[in-house]
Amino acid sequence: MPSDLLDLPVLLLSAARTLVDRIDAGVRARGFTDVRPAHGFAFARLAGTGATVVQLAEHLDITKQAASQMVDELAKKGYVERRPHPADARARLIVLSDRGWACTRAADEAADEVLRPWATALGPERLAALRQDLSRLSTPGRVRPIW
Amino acid sequence: MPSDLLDLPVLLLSAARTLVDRIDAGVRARGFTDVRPAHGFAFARLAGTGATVVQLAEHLDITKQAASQMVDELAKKGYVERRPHPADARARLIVLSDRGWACTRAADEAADEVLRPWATALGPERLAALRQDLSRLSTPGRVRPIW
DNA sequence: CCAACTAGTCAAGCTCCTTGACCATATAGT
DNA sequence: ACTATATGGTCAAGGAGCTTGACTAGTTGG
Repeated sequence: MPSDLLDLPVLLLSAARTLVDRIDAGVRARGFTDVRPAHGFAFARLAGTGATVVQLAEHLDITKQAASQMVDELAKKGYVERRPHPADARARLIVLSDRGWACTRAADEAADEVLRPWATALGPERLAALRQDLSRLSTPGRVRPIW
Repeated sequence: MPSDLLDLPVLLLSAARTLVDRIDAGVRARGFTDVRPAHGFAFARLAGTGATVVQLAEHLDITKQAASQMVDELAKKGYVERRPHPADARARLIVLSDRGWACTRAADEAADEVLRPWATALGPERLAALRQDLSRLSTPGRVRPIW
């Protein structure tokens, strides 16, 4: 049925929001009450070896000025540190602090807590199908909503 | 694999954003350049018999003041009209104008254009499975992103 | 070794949302 | 009926988070 297709955007958005809401709630419940979901996407990029402000801006799909402001805020709250970049004196390497890592672990726990029962209810084969079908639809890299 | 689960939020968000982006582009291509995706969700609620400002606010998960401002903007642009409510002299019934209906049809066309090739690639059985799996995850009603 | 480019920040402004206050109308309790 | 409370809507002020524009410090290629 053609007109049935029109409920898919709503379904997709609703699922995405529910997921983000619940993970955010789990992070708050673990004591990190001064972070927004958007910070989680920043942490995901900074985990590992860190990133520059410009790289972070690209990942979040915001201007470098906005990314710089976010780093300011996260640094003030103790989640990240600005370090000199080892290979470029203009740049700074933004890395997670201990608190930043702790928050990242809390987010992973919260996400797992939300996703596991749902994933087991689906079963592995449907989960794989879902993954494939979703990736067929999505342009990778852009996470930030624009509406 | 447990840690595989963590890519699902990103996948879901990425798919949702791609969808909204493309539908929005289709709406613009059809000549409606002064509306945002959020307005589409408002139109969806107003289609049919219309709604009050408070009902619209609940649907969009914003305050009634914000909904009132949005109605102001949409009325100024000619997409909606404020009419006296037939059963409550305090309330106003917000309804789509001709232009509002035209924009809604354009959005439906754009959505269909985006979704149809994807849906046919998936096939009906996987589409049904996807729908079911997504609805299992989502809390209905809230569409607006919060991050 | 200089011209063009890139990393980052400062400053100002804008958009969309919020909180708080208020009026008009509706509804319930006595 | 009449008052108390609740509800629909708007006005006003303010704030969070983003943008654009301008600038400095450092890098890179001809």
